[in-house]
Amino acid sequence: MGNSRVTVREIARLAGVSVATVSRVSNGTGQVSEEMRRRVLEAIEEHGYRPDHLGRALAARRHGALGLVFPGLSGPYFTELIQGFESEAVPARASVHILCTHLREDSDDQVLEMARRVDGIAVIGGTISETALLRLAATVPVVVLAGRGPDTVSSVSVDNAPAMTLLTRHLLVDHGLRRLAFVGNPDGSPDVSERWAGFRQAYRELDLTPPAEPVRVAMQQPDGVLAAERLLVDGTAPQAVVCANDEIALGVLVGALGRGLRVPEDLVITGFDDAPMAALVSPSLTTVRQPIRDLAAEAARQILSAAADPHAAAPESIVLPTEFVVRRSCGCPAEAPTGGTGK
Amino acid sequence: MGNSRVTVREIARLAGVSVATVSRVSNGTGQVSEEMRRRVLEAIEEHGYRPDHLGRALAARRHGALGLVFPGLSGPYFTELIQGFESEAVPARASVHILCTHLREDSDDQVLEMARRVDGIAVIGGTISETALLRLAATVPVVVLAGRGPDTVSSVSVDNAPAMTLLTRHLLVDHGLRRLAFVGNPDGSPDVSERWAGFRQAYRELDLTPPAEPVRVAMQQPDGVLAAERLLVDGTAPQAVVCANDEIALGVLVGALGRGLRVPEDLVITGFDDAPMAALVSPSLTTVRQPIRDLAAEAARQILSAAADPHAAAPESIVLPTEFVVRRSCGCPAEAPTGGTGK
DNA sequence: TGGTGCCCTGAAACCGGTTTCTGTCACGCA
DNA sequence: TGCGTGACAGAAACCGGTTTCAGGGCACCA
Repeated sequence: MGNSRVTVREIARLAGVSVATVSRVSNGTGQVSEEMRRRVLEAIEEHGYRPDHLGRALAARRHGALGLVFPGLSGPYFTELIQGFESEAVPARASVHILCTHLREDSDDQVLEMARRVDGIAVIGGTISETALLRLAATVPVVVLAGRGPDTVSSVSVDNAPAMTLLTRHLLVDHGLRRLAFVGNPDGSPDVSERWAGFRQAYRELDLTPPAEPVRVAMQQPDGVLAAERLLVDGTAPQAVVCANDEIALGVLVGALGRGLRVPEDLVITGFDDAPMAALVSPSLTTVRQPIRDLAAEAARQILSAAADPHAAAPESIVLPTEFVVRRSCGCPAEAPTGGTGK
Repeated sequence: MGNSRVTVREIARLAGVSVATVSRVSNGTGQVSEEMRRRVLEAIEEHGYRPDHLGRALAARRHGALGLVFPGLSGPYFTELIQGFESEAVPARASVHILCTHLREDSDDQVLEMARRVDGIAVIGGTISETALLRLAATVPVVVLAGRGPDTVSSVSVDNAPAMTLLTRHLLVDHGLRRLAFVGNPDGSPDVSERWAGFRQAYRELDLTPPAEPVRVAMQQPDGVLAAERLLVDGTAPQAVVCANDEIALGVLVGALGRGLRVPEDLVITGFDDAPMAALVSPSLTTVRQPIRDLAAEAARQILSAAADPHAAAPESIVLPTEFVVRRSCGCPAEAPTGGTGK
């Protein structure tokens, strides 16, 4: 019992029926008499038969699997993405393959290899070259997650730029701040690139000159601490630090508090994502909420439907709305007006 | 070019050779004349042929995939695990399947289903029932990661209990503290259970009475903030908070600082893991370093070797050493003696 | 009694690879 | 010249399922 080496033909022999009948019973397809069904089920039960996925997938010509490609895993953002993706894939009986391309040179090749094992792939924006993306899309359905690809490839992202413009304008206009620093590496991901653009856009709309350069660091808390070290030197410190995500912002906050600065009195800090910690730190973090799980779930749904019907699917670019969340770290007294960038 | 529907037989027909020859060329096995090889390679190149993984896997009777089963993804611990696991799997040309069981009722079934799709599985300790674990192990090689299973199942873990005893003794003896609180849910995972046991053990070794109950919360920063709210009420606050991991400790730290407490003067806080942030917060966090990536990499190696040779593999229980890292949050002045527990 | 149609069953083909097994041919050597 | 040998190619079997297709048995009807 429970032997993993038992096959359809084995069960067929033991039950004294044909393999076709076993298949029909185990899938509930076609017409089978009560007597046959009973005999087959008995044999299946007794020997713990479960159909091998490979044989089944080969016959069905679908893998029953979805791929998810990351640059590298870091922070709550990615774990949320994975879970959102998984929440759609598993009920559809598809397994989730993940691949972290960072630190490996032949990542394009590995992604192409993955394409031979799954029914569709979601690629985080900025992870692989555009060339590889196009070759990939010629093989399996592809969705770019948090970013945009060529027009022929679907994508799911949020309205980063308008949201960041809204936030920056709040600091410039409502709080009258002028010397803002942006922390995050625009070359690292489309998300950051768009947020950096939105940040500068707010200056331009007010006929002000935006900072020329961001503080280029990665996206985790330690990188925020690092940024604080670079920024908070006597004399040249900015009035506000606009961070590319909440993780960086929390790091900057820790760095600032550790230097004896008061937030928001001495330094204003803002984030992006609305991670759970954003509401819990003191001061609570002014940020932009984005629907991370929904983002990944939407990508999974698109891939599944494209895989189910390869020809009907036209490439789609979905942009999900965000919500500006005003809390204490920008200098607002308590609860203040919040506004979304809208649907 | 790049068409994904091209098969061996197609290439064989186009090159005017047999499928056997195509297979030999594409795998570099067997003897093929220069002329044949050239013709086959040309056809492969021209039509962008890449062998389908399913057919190949079916013939080889191995999936070329490894499974990783989590309760739910949370925090840097799990992303480190995934990356450690991945770093071993990918060079071995195996893809990584992940499954988060939380929030779903039929998780045992899903894990069994995964077993039909991979060559081996690593299960995070405490994720599925012991019954399911045994049934799983009857089907594919299984390793319990961060925890222990039945004696017949391999496992990889760290020496949680001795490490936590060492840390607790440091607080009790070197700092003369008595009223310590443990934060973490021992029922949630074997790791926490062992750390809780190690914590109490330190009391017993000194003939002291340990706290009867831990503060049961989950393992992320927000849960630490929550724990701080519960613990830091006037009068009953402990002298020190011993946290099940660094994430909780950082949350408690934020909560304590937000209440105007000084750390470590008013409250001592310790963590576990030595996450990157532990060294960067002020005060820096006294904690226990554990080799998370190595843990997962070791699990992947065990699975791979067991899958390669199913009979030779005897179940193995590996316990990796940890290192006690003394920093500022326990009340030590600056750099103080550190000591490993292991090896 | 013969024909029609439905329900059920099993043989065989198929999915896309790998591998074994058989056979051909050229070459070297006695 | 005859024979053994080794290099190479292809036909066919195989991996473990699903599905098509043809046929047997039976009820129903004329």
